[in-house]
Amino acid sequence: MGRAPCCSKVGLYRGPWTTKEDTLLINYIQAHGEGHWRSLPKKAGLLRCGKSCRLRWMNYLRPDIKRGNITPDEDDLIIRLHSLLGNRWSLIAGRLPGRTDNEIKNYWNSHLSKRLKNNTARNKSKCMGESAGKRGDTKANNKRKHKEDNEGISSRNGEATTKTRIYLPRATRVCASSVAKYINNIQSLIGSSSSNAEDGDHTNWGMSGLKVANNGGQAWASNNEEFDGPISLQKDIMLDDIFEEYQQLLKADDHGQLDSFVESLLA
DNA sequence: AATTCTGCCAACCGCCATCAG
DNA sequence: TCTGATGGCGGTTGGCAGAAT
Repeated sequence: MGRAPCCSKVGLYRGPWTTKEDTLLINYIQAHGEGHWRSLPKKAGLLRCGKSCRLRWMNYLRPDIKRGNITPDEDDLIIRLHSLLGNRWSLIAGRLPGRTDNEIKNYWNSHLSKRLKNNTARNKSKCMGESAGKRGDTKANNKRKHKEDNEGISSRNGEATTKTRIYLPRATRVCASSVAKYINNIQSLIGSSSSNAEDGDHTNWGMSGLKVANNGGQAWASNNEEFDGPISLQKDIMLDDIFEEYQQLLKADDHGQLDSFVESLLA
């Protein structure tokens, strides 16, 4: 039994947005805020699917979006985060203020995956004396290649950027509950001093000293003594700490610990 | 100058987790 | 507990512009 589409496609516009539609959407969101995407188009006077409105807002119209070229710093960060997180574009985008997941995904597919592939090809040809791949692919082939690149890039990426094996977590949504599970995994991995985090408890975990609380089923995390808010608000802090911890394990060259750490990410 | 090829990117699609009734 | 609605995500497509032939 297939799910009903998010909205009726009958009589709705598709394709590129006009400036008039953009204006309507911006005006509506400025007046009423984001959310309720399903009913938004009707209220805003748009003949668009709610999903389409959301996407347009998120990827293009939001005032905090940074337009323009990806800087070398951002470029580097994307590569490192991708080696850590895999194709979790929204998480990667969360570390790059003003950049959208779509933009990063496009940037990866059109620039970075190619560059890393070339690096790998160079490395390989050095070792095996083989020439790099030929040109002249059709567009269809290129589009097919996108998929292959995405599927195979992880290990190549790993090869190209670091000697250490990089594990790619399966693409799963990060939500409070899964983060809480993840935290539990980390806690058991690190063997933190207070493993019995009952309601209201909080505990230090990992080398980063991140504090975690399990408060009535809702996970909270903070770098400080005080808990600042729910986990969703702390995603950036979490990622910083996860990344830092990962780097420290890399530096320590403790592969057993590193493997466990990454496996816990996969869990 | 015309045609074909290639790369880029905005937008769409389908799936999945979560929420609400 | 179940079910449908919703929001969010990653993968993919299609069209346009510029480069190459």
